[in-house]
Amino acid sequence: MAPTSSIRDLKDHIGQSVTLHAWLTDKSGKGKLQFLKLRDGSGFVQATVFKGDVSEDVFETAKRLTQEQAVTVTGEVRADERAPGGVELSVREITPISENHAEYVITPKEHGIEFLMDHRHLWLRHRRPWAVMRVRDCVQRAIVDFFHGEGFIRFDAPFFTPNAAEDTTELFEIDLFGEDKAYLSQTGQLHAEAGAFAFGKVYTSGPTFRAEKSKTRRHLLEFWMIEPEVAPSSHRENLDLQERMLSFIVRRALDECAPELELLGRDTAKLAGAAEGNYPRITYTEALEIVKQHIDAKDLPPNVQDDVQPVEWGDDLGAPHETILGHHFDRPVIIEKYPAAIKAFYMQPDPEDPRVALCDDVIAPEGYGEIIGGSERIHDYAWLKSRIEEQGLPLDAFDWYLDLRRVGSVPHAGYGMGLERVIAWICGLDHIREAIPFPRMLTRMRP
RNA sequence: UCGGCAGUAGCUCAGUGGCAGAGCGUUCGACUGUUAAUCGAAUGGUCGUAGGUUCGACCCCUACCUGCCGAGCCA
Repeated sequence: MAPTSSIRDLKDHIGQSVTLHAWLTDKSGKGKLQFLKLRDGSGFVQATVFKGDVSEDVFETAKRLTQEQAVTVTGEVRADERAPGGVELSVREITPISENHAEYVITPKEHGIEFLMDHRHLWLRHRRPWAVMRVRDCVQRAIVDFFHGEGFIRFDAPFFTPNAAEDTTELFEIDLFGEDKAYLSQTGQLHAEAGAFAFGKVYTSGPTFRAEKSKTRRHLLEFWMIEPEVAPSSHRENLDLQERMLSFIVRRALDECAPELELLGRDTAKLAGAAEGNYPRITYTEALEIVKQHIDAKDLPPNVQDDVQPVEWGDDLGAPHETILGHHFDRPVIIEKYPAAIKAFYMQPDPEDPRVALCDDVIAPEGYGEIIGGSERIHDYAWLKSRIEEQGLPLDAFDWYLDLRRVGSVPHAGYGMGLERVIAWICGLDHIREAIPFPRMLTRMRP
């Protein structure tokens, strides 16, 4: 019996006989020669079956295989320049190990995104999702490695929360046995702050839920957010951490996922700046000026409408403005010190200019938009309390959060990173829904 | 929620007020180098739903449903 190999490791077995457990992705026959396209999760390989090399039974079996049938294949590994990946398998034996009861619907043919997403449970077997999901895994491992390397511990926040961190209109409400209400968490930040005062450096990683009726390529109802929180820390240190983390993640993806990114057709040269670091840091006010210059010069990225208006100081940046800013730089840009009035109640005001908050967004290049939002948090009890009251938020819901400021409170900071947006950017996807195995959107709950 | 676009064969789409179409897929056959192979044959329909106009509607009108793209909002 030949040793079992994975497709990924075949290149280490050239000239040897091996056994693969695989699925048939496609087949094309050429008379006495059958080409079997196989996958096993680790990669893809083509196997050849020559009529003269095998028994009549084996050749007939090869001819009768259908798409996605599972097989055990034994054969000799050959280096072959004609094969993508440089390796091919000359089949000696084939045993089908599944019966196919239904026709396989994702045929070797163009399909629309709606059809593919309706069959996402099957589409995941194909090359493109294979590459994206492997990059997703790589990014998630990079995040864990980065934070543990920096002395963080993972600190999981609850998914049910009694209060809104910002605005209840975008929260999914949960009925608690008809008595009380709870909400699905839209952020783990408030709980992460409790963790930061307990452990110094923590990060959360988990799904988060936003009941926004957004139908754009950048939004999901359920997405994964990474939220580090550090105490003590400052706005400046927070920006440094964001840059170190992002460049670490991109470097890791470039190092480990070259075949996946190539399969996706990603121009990895466009990620070189992000991997390097030295992200430009500009203020909100400077960002408005850059946007205005581009609009005045009619120097706009392709996806931005001609009638885009400059932003008045005090208004938030819209998606087209973020796209303009993303295209202005060759790597992620950090935009800091937004007007306090348009930001969350817990953000620390800038002591040099109280109109603005010590906060930032990181805008990815190439129009991928905001991938990180962060801030230094208000650490003063009285100030935080007055901010909660100003916003008309219920004090009793935030009693424990305020309690954090009563004892041992220090300046601290953190941020949230949208995992799928980062993956979509690294992979060069045109829609975030491909960055998660089973996207949950306004118009998609299945499969 | 608003704006634009779309819904016809398993898939991607064309179509005209008068017989419902193509390519691909699938099945069978031929072929020893295919990569979305090629050649031959077979297989394919509640034209999104309901109502209306008309001698006659896939086509025109109304309402609704569903989806796609964008905006707002956000990560």
